[in-house]
Amino acid sequence: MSSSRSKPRAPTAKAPAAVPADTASRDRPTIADVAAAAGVSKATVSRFFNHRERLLSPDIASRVEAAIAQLGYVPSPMAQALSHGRSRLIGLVVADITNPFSVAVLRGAEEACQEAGYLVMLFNLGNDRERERSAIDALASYQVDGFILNTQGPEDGQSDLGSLHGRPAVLVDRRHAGLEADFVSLDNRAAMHTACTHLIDGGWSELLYLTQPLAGVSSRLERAAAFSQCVASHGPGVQGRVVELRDASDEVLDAALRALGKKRAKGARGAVVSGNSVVTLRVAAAMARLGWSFGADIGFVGFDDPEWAPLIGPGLTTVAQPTGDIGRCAAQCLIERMQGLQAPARERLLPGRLVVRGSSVALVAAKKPA
Amino acid sequence: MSSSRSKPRAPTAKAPAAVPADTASRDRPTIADVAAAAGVSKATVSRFFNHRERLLSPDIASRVEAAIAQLGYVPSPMAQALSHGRSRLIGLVVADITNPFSVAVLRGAEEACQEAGYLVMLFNLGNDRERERSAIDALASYQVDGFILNTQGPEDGQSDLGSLHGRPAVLVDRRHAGLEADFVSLDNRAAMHTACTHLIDGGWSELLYLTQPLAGVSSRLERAAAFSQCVASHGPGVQGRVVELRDASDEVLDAALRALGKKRAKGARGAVVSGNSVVTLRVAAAMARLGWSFGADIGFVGFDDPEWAPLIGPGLTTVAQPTGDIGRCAAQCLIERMQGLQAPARERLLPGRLVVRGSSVALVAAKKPA
DNA sequence: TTGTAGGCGTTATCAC
DNA sequence: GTGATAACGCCTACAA
Repeated sequence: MSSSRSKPRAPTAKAPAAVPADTASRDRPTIADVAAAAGVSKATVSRFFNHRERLLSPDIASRVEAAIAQLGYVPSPMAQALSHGRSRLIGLVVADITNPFSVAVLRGAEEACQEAGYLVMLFNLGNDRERERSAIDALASYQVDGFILNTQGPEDGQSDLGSLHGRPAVLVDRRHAGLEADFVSLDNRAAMHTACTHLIDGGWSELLYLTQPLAGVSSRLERAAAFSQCVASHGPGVQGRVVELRDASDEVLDAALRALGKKRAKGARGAVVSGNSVVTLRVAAAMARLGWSFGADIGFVGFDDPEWAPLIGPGLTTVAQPTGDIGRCAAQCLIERMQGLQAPARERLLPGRLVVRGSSVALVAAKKPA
Repeated sequence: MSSSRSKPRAPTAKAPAAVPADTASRDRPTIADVAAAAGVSKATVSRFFNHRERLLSPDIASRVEAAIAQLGYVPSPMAQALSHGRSRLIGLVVADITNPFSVAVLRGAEEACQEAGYLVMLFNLGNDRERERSAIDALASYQVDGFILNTQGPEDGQSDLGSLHGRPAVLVDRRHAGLEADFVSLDNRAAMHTACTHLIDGGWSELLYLTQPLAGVSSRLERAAAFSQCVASHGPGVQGRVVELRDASDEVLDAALRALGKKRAKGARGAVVSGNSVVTLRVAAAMARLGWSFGADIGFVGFDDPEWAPLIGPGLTTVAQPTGDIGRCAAQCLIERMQGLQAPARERLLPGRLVVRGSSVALVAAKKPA
């Protein structure tokens, strides 16, 4: 009654004595073992999990429960996936796991998935757009129940839901052209508004927005657009320029900073707004090269709040993204969809948080020499 | 001949006209579809993948190949896992994904896995040791072919291979008590030797090793031991102390630094060795609090080479870990095991790289006032 | 309420 | 060489 777990792996032969018994004992108990131990059919055990109280008599249920506990039985997700279609797996595709933002999102998403009983399958594109399609296919072949995509979408324009193999997806930080899916991201417009207004109110009148190549990345485009709009709305007293850092060389960057510095001679005060922490790092390096000081020679506000922001010069003012929340929210949205939610595509824009440090000190004295 | 893909989902009935045809067309083709299209049996198609040229006549093989291409057939890993036992899945358990080191390793491992055709299932413990067991169980229930573990192992001492469900595992950075598995890590002894020697040669005579709680973390213990040993080997002219930063409060840290500073009055020059980038960050913050300068007031060398190391003060000297290689090596070791390698537990210790920056400038003038 | 049987997509065994 | 067929572990009609 205790351990009647023998598994005749051989199809026809009954008891091939050659089979090592200890090997069989390594295997996890199956639903058949539980059924045998409880003296019921496999279907009944299955029902215990899927329809519990719905259609099971109390005494049988308790017998099954006891057998399950005694054998330490756990259903095999693989078998369930094959049969029932659902795998309790979530596919997470990241454009570039080198980006700290992506990692932070991953962390939040993984946490939320874990809590909901889902496991995360990770696929890093290494910034190779070509691989997105195959990444999704690979994940889909494992029957993932849904996707979390932090990618740019296919290079050749429209990304159709067809390539998603009929499974729900939620986009993080980057929209896909033509893909109507839930979207979770920082509220770029509002965040940029906060950043610019903070600088302008502090007396910085000449703004420079530094960003990675806008290419087709929606978040970069949105921030750049919001920047220009914000500057324009402040009238002629405030100037703004957008510069893309296209390559790894620092020529463009240094030139842009020098140009900004020259304006100071003309009474204007120049400040940099950085599109993300990758750019911020390069700006900080450039400042060291030029021998300039944040806050004194130029003002600075950067998107993302890396742990080292307080340690650079007088401290870098930043717009912190709620990365963990973004990841968690994405996972939650996806799980709702997987549970059948049929609402039209939703948009969750989470607020950024301005963290003021020394790099953006107000220029009270310099403010319009009255 | 083109699309004869009909799937009678109903068990007994032959052609239930009620079945929506479009639904069926969404499904991916199965091995049966290919078999039908090629006019062969399922077994033959299966053989095409698993035993290719071994036992298939050329003409049949080409017919199968054509059918596969035409239908865009891809085998289902889930079904393969159920039948054949292998899932081409690798379970990666990380103690704390907040740690940049873990992320860097993850990156390398995921890359290597992808190249070898494996997908990574991620599980983050969030520094909760209790969850390691259930993490492994959860991963095992998905039939992962092997584990990459960057964890401390079970709290109650010995971690047996039994809990690994018979699958191979490779340990990264942290050994598990009693677990004889492949181990991949930085060569802590050599790296610490390099760091200490560099400082001592530069004239820094009073060394302080700051580390996160040693607890049972093998890498921390090894580094601390190597530190003490290295200092001892340099005779009475060199002093060394190890301090654990047990909590988030900065009292212990600041006190240790102040004590180090006082030694300077007595002619000794104090330098800090930091156990990892987390500690380095705290040290940098403390230096700002105290108003001290790296290189001038105290020397510094830190394990890990975060991207911001060049930007702190005169630049922080570091021992860079080959994180990507560590991850890749771990994945490779694991894959070898999964392919049947039976050798005894291996140990792969990768060399660190000393990156000299301003924080450890040689004190030529201060070197033994001769 | 419970048991029986067929199928999910593959692989492996056994005949032909 | 190739084709049936029985597993793998589970779920779900359908029957009882």
